[in-house]
Amino acid sequence: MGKPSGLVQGTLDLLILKTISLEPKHGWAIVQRIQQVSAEVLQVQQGSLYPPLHRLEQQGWIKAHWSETEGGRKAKFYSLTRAGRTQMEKELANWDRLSTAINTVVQTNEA
Amino acid sequence: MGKPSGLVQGTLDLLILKTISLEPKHGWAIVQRIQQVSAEVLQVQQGSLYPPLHRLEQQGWIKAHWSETEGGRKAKFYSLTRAGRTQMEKELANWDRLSTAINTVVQTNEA
DNA sequence: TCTTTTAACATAGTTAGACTATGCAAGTCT
DNA sequence: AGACTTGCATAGTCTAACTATGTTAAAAGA
Repeated sequence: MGKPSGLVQGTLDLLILKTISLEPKHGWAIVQRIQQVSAEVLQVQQGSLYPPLHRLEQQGWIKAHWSETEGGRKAKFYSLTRAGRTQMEKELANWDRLSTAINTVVQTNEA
Repeated sequence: MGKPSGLVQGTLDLLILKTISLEPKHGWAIVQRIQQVSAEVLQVQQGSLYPPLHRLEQQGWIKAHWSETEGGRKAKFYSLTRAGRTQMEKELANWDRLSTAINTVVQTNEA
């Protein structure tokens, strides 16, 4: 039924871009950060992560290189490209525009 | 490319419920109100409207009756049921929860 | 009067972005 | 040795938008 789903559809790209804009991270850590910063409200499933990650890379907005985590494991670290930063800003502006509009509609009490 | 799509996926039900909670409206007018109140930011396509409308009716959250518009045309007017109001409040709370979480993530500048 | 536009409802088929389920590999912990 | 955690990845499903299309009737315009 109305499962209080863990994401708002269409916002994952933005969340990813923002997260790695602060510092390069590997997939696993990206998910961790999104969940932690959102106080566990946003839940990103494993299977939901890699497809967008690969797509963003192919679009040239992020790039990957293999490296090591603090724990000494190898992992694929993603960082934002120049174009990616522009894209992030565009998506952020769009999110603001839309979420503001939605808030206006749900808060307006005139028919 | 990144078409600045006219909706945030998953929010249409809420927008519909809210709109008819203020006063019963027919489908066409629901779309008009959403677009007007949002200053044309939110764009609901014709084909996107009726499926959710029928689904919401089947779930018992809204109910329909044929009547006439101001212009003298017959149209199906939808109004909110008791259960629908509860549902609207639930979806509104969920939207607040999620959109707030997203805003936190995109505004937080600590990795 | 004829035609076009607008209001209004509706369905079929497609696409996109999430989901679940599953699998592999390597390191840690008991 | 076995279980759990970290970490990457794909295949298949589901849902909610989208586009395209069709119908009916009234209004507006030629």
